[in-house]
Amino acid sequence: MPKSTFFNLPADKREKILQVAIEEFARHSYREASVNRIVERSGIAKGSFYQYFEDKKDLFKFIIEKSGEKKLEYLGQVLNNLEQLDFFELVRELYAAGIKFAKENPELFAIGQRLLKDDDRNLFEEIMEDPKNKGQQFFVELLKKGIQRGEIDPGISVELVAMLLVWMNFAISEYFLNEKKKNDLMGLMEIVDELIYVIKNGIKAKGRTENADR
Amino acid sequence: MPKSTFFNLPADKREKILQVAIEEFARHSYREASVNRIVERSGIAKGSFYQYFEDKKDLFKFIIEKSGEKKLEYLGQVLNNLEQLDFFELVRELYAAGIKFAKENPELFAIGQRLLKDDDRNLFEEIMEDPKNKGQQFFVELLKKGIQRGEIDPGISVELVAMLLVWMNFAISEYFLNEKKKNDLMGLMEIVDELIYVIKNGIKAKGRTENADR
DNA sequence: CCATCATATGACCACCTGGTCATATTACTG
DNA sequence: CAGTAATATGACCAGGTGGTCATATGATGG
Repeated sequence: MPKSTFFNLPADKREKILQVAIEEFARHSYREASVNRIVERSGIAKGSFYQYFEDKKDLFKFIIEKSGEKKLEYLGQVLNNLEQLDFFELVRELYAAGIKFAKENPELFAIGQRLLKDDDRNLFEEIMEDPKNKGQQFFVELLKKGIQRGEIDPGISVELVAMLLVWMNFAISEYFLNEKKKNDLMGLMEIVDELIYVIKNGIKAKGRTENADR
Repeated sequence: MPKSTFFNLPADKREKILQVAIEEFARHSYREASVNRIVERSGIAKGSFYQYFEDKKDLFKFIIEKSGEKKLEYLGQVLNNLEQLDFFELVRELYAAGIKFAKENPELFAIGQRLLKDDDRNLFEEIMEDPKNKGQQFFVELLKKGIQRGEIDPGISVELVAMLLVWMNFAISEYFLNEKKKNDLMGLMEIVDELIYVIKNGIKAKGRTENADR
């Protein structure tokens, strides 16, 4: 947690530092992010940085936590409709919420995506619980409920499909990150719909009597 | 390309340097890998390193290229059976070959997986063409052939499903990397089979008349 | 035995890193 | 106004980075 000195700062100065730091962590991994660049670009002295934060990790952790809370706000709105949507609609809305978060908070999103790819497990453990596990557990519950409702094939391995759904989300996010110049929100949602269709119906050729749900 | 000096080295010294370098790049990203550590651990002088290689990138590129060739050998064996297997069997064998490569060349595999996650696009462009694109194009051709054969639903977007298959391969690889202590080859192949089943048949509840292929 | 050429070496360079600390400045309070 | 407490500052530190270079050593051939 940043020191009280940081929170006593005038709001504009505080926000400036945060904004610069978020940019730095969006462009560089935690290890490669530079405290020197942050203090230079936010116009404070090196010493001041360490009056505000214990160390580099303190600042990073703070930003990650704030970002996580913000993302949960986006996902929370979807979960209000939890009972009214079937499994596939719900997954669709969850992906949509994730994309909305990414669109509206591109730097925070980039930081999160970068952290997900970082294989320094210690970094995760010191900062927060691995969100991939969180996401997988959530999808497992969703799948079980879908099976109870008769929406999902009871023969599948829920753990594995949950993993697949987490990974698909990650893949969509990477796609967004790499191609964000070309694609607007609609284009991405079409991809999401197509992916969900595949997960729902499979890709094998259908016999005449079988019908696939769009 | 390394300088002739490197190739003139006695084989054991040359291999020692390569082995140490491979370890270094498996444990650290390109940027974080240390020439100092490599020279120290392989018992050569700093200056000698630069008699053998133009710079750090020269060595890295060399290792990446060698690793790519080796992986292609594994995949090539599968492609000999290209005509005798249906689409899903072929994908299964391709994944199996990738896992075999990872099992037998864990360091090279780790380097490749790390490079895939690295978002320094310049690094890719200077070193090689992005293997994700290669893989996707290949799956596109495979899917088209599958559609012609009547194995694949012609209504799908081949580009998107190809992307999904590439990402599934990546996900399986990450899983292997993170959990390799616990899982043996059989365990991983069970996961592969389950994933292919999902892609093939979908996860929605099946009506009585429909049957899913294992 | 000497001359030439390839190779081996580590001190050295400029630059960067995260972090510290004595000192200067400012703000608050009696 | 004085005195104290909070904050701001940048020089400085040890240790790291990739890369260079003059020099030393070794081998090869006439």
